Amino acid sequence: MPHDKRPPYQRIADELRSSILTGELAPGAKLPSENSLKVRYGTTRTTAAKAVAVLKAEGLVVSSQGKSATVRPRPTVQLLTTGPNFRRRRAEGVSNFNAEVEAQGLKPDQRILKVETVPCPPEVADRLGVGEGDPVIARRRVFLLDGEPTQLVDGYYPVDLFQGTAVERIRRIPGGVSALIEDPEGPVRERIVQFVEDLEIRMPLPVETEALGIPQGVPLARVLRMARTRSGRVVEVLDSRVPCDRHVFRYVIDTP
Amino acid sequence: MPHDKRPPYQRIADELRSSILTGELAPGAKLPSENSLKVRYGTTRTTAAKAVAVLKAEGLVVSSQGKSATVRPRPTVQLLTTGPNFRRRRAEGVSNFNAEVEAQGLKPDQRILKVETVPCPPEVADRLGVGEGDPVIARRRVFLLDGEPTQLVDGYYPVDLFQGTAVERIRRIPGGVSALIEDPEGPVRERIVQFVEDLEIRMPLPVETEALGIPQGVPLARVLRMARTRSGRVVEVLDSRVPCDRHVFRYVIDTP
DNA sequence: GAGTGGTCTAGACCACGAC
DNA sequence: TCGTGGTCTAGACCACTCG
Repeated sequence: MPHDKRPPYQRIADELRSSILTGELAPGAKLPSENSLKVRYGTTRTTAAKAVAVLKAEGLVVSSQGKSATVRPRPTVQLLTTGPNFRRRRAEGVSNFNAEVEAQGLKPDQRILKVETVPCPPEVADRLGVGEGDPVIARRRVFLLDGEPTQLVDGYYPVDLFQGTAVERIRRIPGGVSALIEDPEGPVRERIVQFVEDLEIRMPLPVETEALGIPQGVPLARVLRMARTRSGRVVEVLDSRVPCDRHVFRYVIDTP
Repeated sequence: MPHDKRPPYQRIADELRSSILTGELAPGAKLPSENSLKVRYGTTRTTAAKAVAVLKAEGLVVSSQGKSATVRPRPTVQLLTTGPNFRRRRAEGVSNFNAEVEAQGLKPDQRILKVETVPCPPEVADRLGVGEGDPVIARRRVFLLDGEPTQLVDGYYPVDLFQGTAVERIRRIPGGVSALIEDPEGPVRERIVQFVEDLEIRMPLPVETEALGIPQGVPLARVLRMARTRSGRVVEVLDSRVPCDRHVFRYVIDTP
C-alpha cells in the first residue's frame, strides 16, 4: 500500500497531474469523469470533484457544465518589448500588439470602448506627474485575438497636452498615439526615449475574469507602462490587463 | 432581496471580497469563522468553506489549520531590470538581487544548493546554442529574503567555457558570474551587451509550492534570462522561479 | 478545552451538452 | 435521453492553535 499521508483528493489530483505533465493526457484531452474517479478510487463524487478543483486552481484543467473537464491548452502569443522594435514599428506605422500577433499568424483587432475625461487614478497620477483626481483623458480599448478579447488596455493622457486632439476622439489614431506624440506637427513634437514597464501579477477579480473570458487558475498581469520623452516628461501611461494563459513576455535589455 | 442568481457560496465570497478590496478587512485581518458565516447566511459550513476557498484561489486570503483565515499581505520587493543598472552594479560588485532587496530595507541572502554537470534541458539548450542533452554546468541557488526562501535560481553555463573555473565550484563568486565573464583575466574576456528575459506566468506545481512556501492562489513567474556577449555568444542562461506575491517586475527600455 | 479550518461521507437536485 | 459537471445539505472526525 502507498503511504496515505496525503488525503485522498490530493492523491487523485497527484495522479491526474502526472498524467497531464507527462503528456499522457494531452492538451485538450478529456479527464476521466468524476463518477469514474469515484469508482476507481473508492470514494464519493464530492471528493473526486475536489481533486479536479485542485487542478483547475492550478490552471491545468478547464471545465464547464455538461462537458467533460479537459486539459488546458498552453500559451500562444509572445509580447516582445525592445527599444529597436518600437522604433521600427513606429516607422512602419503598425502597433506593437498587431505586429506581434500577425508575426505569429493570428488575426489581431482592437476596439475602442470609450474615451472620457476622468479623475486620475493614483497609480497613474504617480507616473504621469499630475495630482490624484486631476482630470486626465482615458482611452479604454480591448484587444482581440481571432475575434476573442485578449487584453484590456486603458491609456491615460494629460489634458494640457491632448485636449482637443485626436486623443480625445473615439477613433483609431493612425500609427497609434505614439505616432501622434512624435509627429512634428502634433501637440507634443518630441521623441519618446524611454518606456518603464511595471508588471504586477495576481489572480484576476471576477469582473476581469468575465470581461476577458479567463478560465479558472489563470493569473493576470497588470502592466503599467509609462512613456517618457526626451525632455523627461511622461506623456502617456498605459494600464493593461493581460491574461497569462495566452501570453508570454519577452524583454530585451541592452547593457551599455 | 437581492436577486439570488448567483449561488450562495459566490454571494458570500462576493461580500467578503468587497470587504477586502475596500480595506474594511485590512491585510492580516481575520475573516469571520466558517461557523459564523454558516449562521449569518443560513447555510452549511461546507458552503461557507467553499466561499473562503474561492478567495484563497484568488490569492486574497490565506489559511491554515487551527488558525483563522486572514487577508493576505501585498507584494514587497521590486525586481528592477535596466541596462545601466546592471552596469553600475557590476562596477560596484554587488548582485542585482542583493542591491534591490537592500535598497528596500530587507536582508538578502543566497545559498548555493548544488553545482553539477547535467544534460542540458531543452529550453536552455535553445538559448545556449548547445544540443539538448549535451553536458552543461548547472549552479542551483536559492535566494532568501529575511531568511525565507524567495526565489529559486538555476544558472546554466557551457562546459567549453567554464570547465575548471570557479563556476564549477560550490562557492560564491565575488561579483557574481557576470563579473567572471567580463573579467579580462577570465575564461570569456568579453563584455555582456544584452540580456533577453522571458517571463512565463502560471500557477506553481506542488513541488514549487513546497520549496518556496507559496500560499494558495499565488502565481509563479518562470523567468528565463540569457546573457549575450559582444561577439553574440550566449554565455549564461538563468532559470528562475519567482513567487508573485513577493515581487513586482520593472523593466526600463530605452528607444533609440 | 474551546474554537478553528481540513477533510470526508452519502446522498440530492439542477443546468447543460452531446448524441 | 443520458451523462456531465455545478452546487447543496447535514452531518462527522480530525489536527491544529490559542488562551
